[in-house]
Amino acid sequence: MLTQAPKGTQDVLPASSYRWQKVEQTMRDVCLLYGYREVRTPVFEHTELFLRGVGDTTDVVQKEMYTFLDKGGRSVTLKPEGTAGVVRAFLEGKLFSEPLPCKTCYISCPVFRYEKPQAGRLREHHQLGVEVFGAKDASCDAEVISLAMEVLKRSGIADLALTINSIGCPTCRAEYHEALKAFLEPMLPDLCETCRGRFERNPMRILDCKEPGCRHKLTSAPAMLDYLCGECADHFEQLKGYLAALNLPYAIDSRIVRGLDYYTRTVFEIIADTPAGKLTACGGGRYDALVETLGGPSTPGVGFGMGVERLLMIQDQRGVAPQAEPLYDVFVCTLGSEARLEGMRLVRELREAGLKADLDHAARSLKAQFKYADKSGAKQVIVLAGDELARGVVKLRDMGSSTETEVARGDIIQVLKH
RNA sequence: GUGGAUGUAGCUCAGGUGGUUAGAGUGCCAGGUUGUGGCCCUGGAGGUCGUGGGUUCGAUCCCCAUCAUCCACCCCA
Repeated sequence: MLTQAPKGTQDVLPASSYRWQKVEQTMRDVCLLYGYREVRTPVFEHTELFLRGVGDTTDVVQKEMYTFLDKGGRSVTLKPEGTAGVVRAFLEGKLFSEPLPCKTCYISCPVFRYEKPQAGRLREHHQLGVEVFGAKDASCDAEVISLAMEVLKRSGIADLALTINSIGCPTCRAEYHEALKAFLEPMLPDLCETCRGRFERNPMRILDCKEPGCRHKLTSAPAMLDYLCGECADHFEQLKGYLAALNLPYAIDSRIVRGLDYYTRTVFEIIADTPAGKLTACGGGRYDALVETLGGPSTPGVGFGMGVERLLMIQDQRGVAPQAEPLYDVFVCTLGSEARLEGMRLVRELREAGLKADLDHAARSLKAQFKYADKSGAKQVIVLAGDELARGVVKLRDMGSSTETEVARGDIIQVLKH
């Protein structure tokens, strides 16, 4: 128990931390090119932020939040998603008074949801994502999608399926809700229990039901896309045009609803077909009313969140996980205490010259030092020993070819750098 | 939250219907080579048999509970 990580959490151990660093670096690189700057927000926020932002009828808020009272009696919640905190920071930092759009990103931000862990689902996971404020044109929706696809492409998984939908604005959605409820009402007794519960609160989520019985009955349900108001329909058409211009293939899936209440108009998912089933690697959309809902000036927003653990998992399943770099370029073996002193000096010189270098710290035999050097992946090994030390030379062994040469002490770095 | 499977060495797994000091492979450490890695040989360390109860003369094995992991659902990244 003492040595066991809490349920649904994972350590990143030395052997795999480079994978995270690579993904994070990729995200940094892409964000730099697209003009997105990083924001870092607290891991916990006032519970109220998520109740108002994410929506108090959503599953995420109703049953999955890590909520507790702090010692001052305030109700706080570990972030269950990335957007609300960034919106709060946007408002608190008064970024709305700076030139808009304000393009932000976050990288490996921890996210917490209290649910039962299984493949690709954890209680603590990490997301990278972007949020853009003050850009109402669909070109920004397309840019955000394009950025997500670029990160995936650079991570070796360019073949993921993009699906998009529009869920309209509050005005056209109200009209749609009426039509949908009129359609659903007669069959209400035949729908599953969860769907009956959703009928009043959020009828659109019924379309997302996975029950075969419900799905079958819903095939002829009215589609949101047919009820979009003129402006929402235009926006969706424009988005399709921009995606086509960027050569980003997509499918339209009118059942995508998303589980967070703040979305308006564009919603999208990037789904990976894996041996373990379909996994959503990335989800996002537009939230034109959220900033205002949280007390700010009316400001459109659009963004996405991508699961880092899922991205890594998909890389594994596709066999495209990057290889780790060798720990050392050169390993220094020493024999005797005098050689060890010289070894310490040499290793520091090597490191100052930008070479990854180390020597034995476990006071082991030469044989064991070689074994360790071999396992660390070092391509070169330097041997420092008594009589050569006195002659001012070292043995340089190439581990790949097993050839050994004598090199003057002063020439080592030049020789190693070729 | 609902349903199912599984917990034996760091890892992958053996341990006929309960019986004495719980094994293998691999990994780790050391020796064989008192100055040299990969291959080979030898040795060593490492296990509260997930945990707690119960049945029994006796439990890794049977029963109950609990915890954890994995899987499906719900939901989502």
